[in-house]
Amino acid sequence: MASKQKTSRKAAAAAIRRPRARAANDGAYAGDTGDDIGLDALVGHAGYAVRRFQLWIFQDFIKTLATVDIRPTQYSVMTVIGANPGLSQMAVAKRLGIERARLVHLLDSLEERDFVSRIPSATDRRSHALHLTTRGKTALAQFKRLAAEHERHVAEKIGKENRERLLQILACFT
Amino acid sequence: MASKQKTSRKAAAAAIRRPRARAANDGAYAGDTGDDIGLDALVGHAGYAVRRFQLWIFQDFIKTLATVDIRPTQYSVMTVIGANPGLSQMAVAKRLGIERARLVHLLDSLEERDFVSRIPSATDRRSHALHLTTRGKTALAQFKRLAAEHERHVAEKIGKENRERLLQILACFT
DNA sequence: GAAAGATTGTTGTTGACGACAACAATTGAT
DNA sequence: ATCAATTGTTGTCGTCAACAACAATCTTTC
Repeated sequence: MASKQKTSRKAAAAAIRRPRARAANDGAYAGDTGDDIGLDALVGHAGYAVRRFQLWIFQDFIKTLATVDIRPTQYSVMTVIGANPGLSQMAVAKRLGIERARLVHLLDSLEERDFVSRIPSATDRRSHALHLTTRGKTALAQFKRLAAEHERHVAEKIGKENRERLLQILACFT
Repeated sequence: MASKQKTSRKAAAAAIRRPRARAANDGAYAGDTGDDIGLDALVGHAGYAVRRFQLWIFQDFIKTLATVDIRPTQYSVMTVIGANPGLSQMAVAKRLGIERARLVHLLDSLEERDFVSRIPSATDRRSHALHLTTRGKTALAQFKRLAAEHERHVAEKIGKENRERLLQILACFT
């Protein structure tokens, strides 16, 4: 359809496009399968590689933990609370590098599912002491088993040694 | 404020929370600065490290290319088109791992700024042959210089050798 | 050559997520 | 006692991935 199917604001822009004056190899690549396309400067950019990897790894995490319906961020929150009971929301947010505004909704959903409880702090009436419920503790144990399975997928994908090398390189960010 | 400031749906949930029965070390961590908080199982998860790293690297990219107002995804699109003139939108989307629905808006903005032009394909009236405009070509050259500067920031952060090791490990995703 | 199915660009919606700005309650410092 | 800082919360905005639908067009099949 190209410019024909534009209906509203695109119609004007489409009219401007010169239908002539095409350069070099037009249509030559049009039927490409997606492979054998050069990335030029993109190869050699850490950000691009990391983005693609992060996409893959999150999709695998979500898929592996789909049965328990837990997303990576939720898992990280429960893990930190489980390892450090009584933390305030501010402390958790700072530690995980997420905003406290975002943590509010995360905890809302986790509290609705009875995994986490906000207990009024004894020393500071502004803050909550975060704890895992008994249900949350047993649930987290299962999450960790599934997460370990996901981690094995990663090792299969990039290699066992490469995975550990990666963790070592990026340790300064955790 | 804790449970006091809840107004609507949270008021009911707040009433349920037992203000007693707090376990272990309550308030002990409440004043933590954010450091010295154990991550437990989170350390050793590739996904967590990658997420933090990706966040850092994208922020640095955006900051480094703030003067030209180019985001990572826009840069990747222009780079691929520059290296492979005449590609269709489908081919670009497949190659970069972004959806063609998303690429539509990306190209809209790049076309508005006169960096990219959609030329009707000679062989397939459905598709567009994507090209950089002359303005887009000179602009991309500058973007690449700034991107190289960003890449130096990455090398400073994780080390020159580690960066290359990282690129090698994640090469299978690019 | 016509019908059926696949592809391409487009529009729209949904939800997760990061960033920011306000606000009330509370704490801490002066 | 007053003023600044902190904590949780609410809201908005923009980015992004994932889907679903659609019209135009190509390709395949009979």
